[in-house]
Amino acid sequence: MNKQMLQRYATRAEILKALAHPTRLFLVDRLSRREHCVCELVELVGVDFSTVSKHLSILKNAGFVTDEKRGLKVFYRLRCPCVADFFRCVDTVLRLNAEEKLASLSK
Amino acid sequence: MNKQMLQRYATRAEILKALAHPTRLFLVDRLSRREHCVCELVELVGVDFSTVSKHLSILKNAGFVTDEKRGLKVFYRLRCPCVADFFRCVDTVLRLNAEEKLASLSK
DNA sequence: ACTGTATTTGGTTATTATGGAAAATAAGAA
DNA sequence: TTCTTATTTTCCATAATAACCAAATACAGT
Repeated sequence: MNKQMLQRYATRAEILKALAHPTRLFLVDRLSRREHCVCELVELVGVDFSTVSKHLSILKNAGFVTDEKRGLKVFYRLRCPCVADFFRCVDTVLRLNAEEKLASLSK
Repeated sequence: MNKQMLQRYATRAEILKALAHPTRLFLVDRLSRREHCVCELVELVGVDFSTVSKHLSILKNAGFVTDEKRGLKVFYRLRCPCVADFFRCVDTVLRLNAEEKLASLSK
């Protein structure tokens, strides 16, 4: 793999990495329904607010969400509905895995 | 987030994490065209064979690929064509990011 | 059984990611 | 201005990841 190709895949890996964390998946799932301020998300997730804030900034840097400050609060919303594609594929893989496990049991 | 929900998102995050590495993305991309034995992939990637082997086992554990031993060689193939969805979404996000950067320049 | 080839596994080390505590920043209210 | 709330950033300790080398395993051919 040469430099250019490596860079190409590295860029894509960065995007995926941003999503590859339980808390961040949860955040994306929530934001896919409606916007939320950070304080609401902190409540929902149940970890330190600094942790939530950092997760949100990772999602923002990757381009999955955008933020908007209104008064004291910062509201985050999903930027790209295509994230549903991810969930769909992940669930397909999970289903395949489960089916295979089932099949291996009944042999 | 309660235990059960956390587990649900953690499982999905594991699947995504398996894909979130430049080399593994490259491997999946190659395997999406046709099966390859490990030695071919080692050639293509250009890192140590033990490293490639470990990446493949991560992809296998996640359920993205399956392997089959034929003689001395082990052949890997893609298990789920839905991986194309990932690439599509990732590229959409990348395009959005690039468009935004462009727009911010012409302001 | 012995040899050579293909692959996996274990060990080591360097790098990166994670999460909480505390400090810094931002903005509305008193 | 001072106080309070919301959020981000910095610092630090800990855990997870990734790469290579070396050793182990698997297997076909002699």
